[in-house]
Amino acid sequence: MDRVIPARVRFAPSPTGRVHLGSGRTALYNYLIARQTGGKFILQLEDTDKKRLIPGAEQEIMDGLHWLGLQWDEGPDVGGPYGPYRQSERKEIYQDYARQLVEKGKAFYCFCTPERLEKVRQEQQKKKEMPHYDGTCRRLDPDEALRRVAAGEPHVVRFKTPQEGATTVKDLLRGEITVENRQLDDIVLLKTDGWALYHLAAVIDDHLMKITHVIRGSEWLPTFPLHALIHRAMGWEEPTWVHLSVFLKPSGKGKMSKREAADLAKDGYSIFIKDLEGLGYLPEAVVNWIALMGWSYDDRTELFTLPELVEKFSLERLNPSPAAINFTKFDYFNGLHIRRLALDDLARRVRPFFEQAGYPADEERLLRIAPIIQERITHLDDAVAMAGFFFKEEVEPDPENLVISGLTAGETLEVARRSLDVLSWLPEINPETAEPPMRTLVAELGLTAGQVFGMLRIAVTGQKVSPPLFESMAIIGKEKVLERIRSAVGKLEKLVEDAG
RNA sequence: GCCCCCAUCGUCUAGUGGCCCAGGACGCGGCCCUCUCAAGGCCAAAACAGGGGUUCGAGUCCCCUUGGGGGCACCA
Repeated sequence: MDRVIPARVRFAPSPTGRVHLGSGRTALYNYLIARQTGGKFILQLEDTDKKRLIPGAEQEIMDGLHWLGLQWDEGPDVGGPYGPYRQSERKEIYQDYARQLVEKGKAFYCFCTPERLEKVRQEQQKKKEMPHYDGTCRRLDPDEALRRVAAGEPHVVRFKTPQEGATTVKDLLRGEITVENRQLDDIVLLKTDGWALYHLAAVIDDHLMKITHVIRGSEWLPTFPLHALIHRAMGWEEPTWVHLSVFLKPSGKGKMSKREAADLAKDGYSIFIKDLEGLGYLPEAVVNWIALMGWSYDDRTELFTLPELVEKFSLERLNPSPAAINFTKFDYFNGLHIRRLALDDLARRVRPFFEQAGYPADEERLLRIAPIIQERITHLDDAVAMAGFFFKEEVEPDPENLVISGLTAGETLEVARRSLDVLSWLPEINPETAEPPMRTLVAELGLTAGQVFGMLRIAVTGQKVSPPLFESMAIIGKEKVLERIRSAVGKLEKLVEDAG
């Protein structure tokens, strides 16, 4: 095996919004490359835009990554040798390099007001031109510009993008991309308030933090050549660039929107990592699912755990085309991973949902329920609807539902009484003791198991759908089972009386 | 409007010039199993966007068209 160079990768979300599946996947791929190569996964916060910060967003990012199991090696909370890991604490660093670029003649001070720029933009749009900086301050005498800066005149720093020729950059998935330099703008590097913009900050951080692979969303593709140009202007070596495809809404037409997210919520889905736990999803399933949206291992393997992904992931097998989010398949993966859980693990994970629903779910009983619900639920919270009756003192089935289809209430009553009789003679009720004699009874009555067991299911669980009858009875216990059947007998008697 | 990216079943994808009259998975339909519901097993329907090239041969390479996506801020 070839000796691999440990990758240093940086996941740098902005705490200006919620963490969604797309950023989760970007984080995942970064994490995988770091772990696979024995490198470092770095978390940084791009919090330079004070106006857009959202309280709590920082915590949501960290909680989300933790929940997915993506622990970072360097970050705002754990520190590291290349900090600080909050861009808001790196202001002077960015200013220093911006100054260097100006000194090298690769950038310039710009004194244009936002109002003037807006006017220029509008005129350009009217003329059907691509909006871009018109170059006014670019032509300024550097010494004069310096004097105006020294005099305290408000200014920004802009990159002096080459006006001639073309720039060729290389993306790992797409190969070489060439753009005419005149299509590139003289982007702002440093704002009037002295804060760096993404374009400058990202390039500097990538260099200073010795980042080997920039793995990010394809929304950066258009400005990618600019970033490479800044690297080159500084005389720095470029990292390997990898631009991931975007996630489209389920229909495949268009990207996710607020409207779309709201519609999804109605169906019990969410694109926000934070919501997924409460919706009964396993982090294992989320990881497996998003890993496969834009990446594949071969033509058949689909089940992956995080450690397996660390072993098998490769950037070369990424798919550059956009992918529509498919929640149906997400549900499938969730069921798949639920079934792979150890029983005590399943019991532990399902417990909060019972408690939230108001059931006194004790560990011992949960452990007995786990095996009979494991293959019946696709979301953890489905367990409540499936097995809530185990924690109820009494169940209250609708008398009408007790009546066996094809039989009268009176006939059903007789079946219920005979069943009660058979079961009451047993020392204990479980599949081994109860099922054979009950099947004998079913045969004697000339009915089907479905008819008789179905009635008993309603009587004992209060539900039309439940885990297997006798397994359920074993957990409920003989006493309470008989009690519930007696209660059902009572309901049937009343039904017969009322009818007669 | 301009620039960039992308294009195989409804969806996620395999396919890197002959192994493909295109494989897997989800979903859908059918069957089996079955005390309900699941899970599981089996079977079926379902795609190379269109048009030009290159080549003995193209899903695979090139060009155009079309469609989709992204971007064009003192946001990230």
